[in-house]
Amino acid sequence: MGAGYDAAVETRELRYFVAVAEELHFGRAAQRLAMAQPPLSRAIQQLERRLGVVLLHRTARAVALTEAGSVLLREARAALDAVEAAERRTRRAAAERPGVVLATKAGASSELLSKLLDAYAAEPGAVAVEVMLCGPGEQEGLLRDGRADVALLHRPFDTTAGLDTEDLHTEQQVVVLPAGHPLANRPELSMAEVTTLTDLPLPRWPRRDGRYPDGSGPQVRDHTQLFQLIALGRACALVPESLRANLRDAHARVPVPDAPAVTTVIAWPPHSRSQAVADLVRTATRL
Amino acid sequence: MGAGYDAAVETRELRYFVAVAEELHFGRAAQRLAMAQPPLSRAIQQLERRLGVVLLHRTARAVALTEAGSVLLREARAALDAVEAAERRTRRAAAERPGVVLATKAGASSELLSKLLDAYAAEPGAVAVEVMLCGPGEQEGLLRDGRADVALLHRPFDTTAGLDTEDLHTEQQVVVLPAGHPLANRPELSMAEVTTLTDLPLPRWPRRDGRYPDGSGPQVRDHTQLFQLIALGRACALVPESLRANLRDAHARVPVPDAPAVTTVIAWPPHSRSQAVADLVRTATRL
DNA sequence: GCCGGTGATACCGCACGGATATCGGTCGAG
DNA sequence: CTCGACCGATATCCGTGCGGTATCACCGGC
Repeated sequence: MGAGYDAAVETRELRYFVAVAEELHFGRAAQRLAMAQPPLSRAIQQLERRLGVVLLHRTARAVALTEAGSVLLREARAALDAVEAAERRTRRAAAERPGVVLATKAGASSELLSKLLDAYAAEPGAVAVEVMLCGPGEQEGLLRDGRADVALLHRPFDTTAGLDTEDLHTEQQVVVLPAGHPLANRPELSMAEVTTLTDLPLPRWPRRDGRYPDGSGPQVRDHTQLFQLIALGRACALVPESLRANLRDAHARVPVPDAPAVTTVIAWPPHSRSQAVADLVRTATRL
Repeated sequence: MGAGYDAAVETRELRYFVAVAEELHFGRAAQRLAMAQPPLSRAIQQLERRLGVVLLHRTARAVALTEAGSVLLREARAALDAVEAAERRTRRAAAERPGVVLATKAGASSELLSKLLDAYAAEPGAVAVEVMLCGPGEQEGLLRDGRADVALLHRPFDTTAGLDTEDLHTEQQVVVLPAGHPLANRPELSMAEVTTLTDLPLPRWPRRDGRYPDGSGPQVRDHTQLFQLIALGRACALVPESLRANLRDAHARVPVPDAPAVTTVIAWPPHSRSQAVADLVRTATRL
């Protein structure tokens, strides 16, 4: 049939396309790929011919994604993640002492986590658990590309799309204020009151791409930074109640009953067949 | 550095490995791949060297998967599905009239489905919906490799692992008997009674690999076959109550209150960004 | 107008993927 | 015990395809 080429898309082509789609510049993309620009242009053309689809609009001054191109960008990233995951998980499966990698947000749920690790270690057939601390929103990617086997997430902050999960624990949120703040002794506050505190802005967390949303609050990367800012009287923050372990004398906390509850979930890639992950999940749900 | 090869795994290699791992025979795998055996052997060796992992145990008489090999088999299938999905979804995104493909089990929930299609068609911005009828358990694969955009599944029969879902409707199950059966007039039956009916065996459905579990019941592939067998007095079956639309005079149905309830869910791939899928889901949840 | 910048084209060389021929080891038949 | 069938590995050759260099064509701007 027309254009009946061998339809096999190779990961190399997907990597090339992702580089170009992210840079929107053939020269820089080629540089990033450690190759020259002409073969890159040719490879993209070949990919377009093979798919029968225009992926990029080129003007001599700029490169832009077409509708189909942005679909491929998203899909190609997922596909490349899956290939990388295959590689990593295979290597790990062949390792002397396989072990299991657990990803969790740095500084969160240390209480739950240590209980889980202790309980799992006591299980028969337990393997070594490597704990991987990471920033907010990173966990999903880690699970998807095989760098982690299982993760602790916090709904509704983290997205659990595409993962299997089991709820572990639900808790209310509290607002953390500097110790001397006028509202620090209130028995509770409402969301409306918290968001309209003009003297203490809520912080801005990085999005998945590492950039910060627009706004006026201070930019924070982890809870240590956050709590320091609060102690200095430069911010306040809405956090799950269990973070009280991280607080010091310089902090006060006030419950916010109408803030959305936070659920800690244990998550793993959907087709995981690892005994260790299954045991870990079972242990966690029994805590 | 030692073994510092370019670590890029290509889909070609994954395809080769999957063929060999499925056939457990280099000759047949090569035949299936329309190539000669020696380059296939070499490619697998190269893959093993690159991963630094033994994937297959070869004796001159048989080929067997190692532990790591079976991990790679599963992961490689997922990765190849993701690549295929990228290809298909990109092509579809570039199509003149994109449309959306909805997969559903043949013969199930026709009532709910037609209501959904009608309601969605009335929405502003609705696109054409192509309905894809498929056998039990096929839907997950269709969503994963991009042949379908959205599906209707039935928990607990279908697995929803790795998909985003929204519950639509929960219903009880009934047992369908031949019209003249002694139990046909009972107001209800228990699971224990149904499973011990010696004169009317429960049918066997194919598993995901297309093979049937061991057992004595008749093998069925779809509901038409099933209901015909029941009408002939050769089987009985436990089905969701909404299938009554498919029944004829030759059938009788008796509620089974202690059978697990069946939930119809609408499911879509986790990172779907399609407006049409989102609209379809929203419409479905409002029914 | 010229110049800087960018993607496409032309052409070349080599590495890698695939084919054929053959080997080596193992199991089963007699 | 020997021979033959079977199967994967090795050796070797060839052609394609990928990547590199040089250059062109096009657009915008000071």
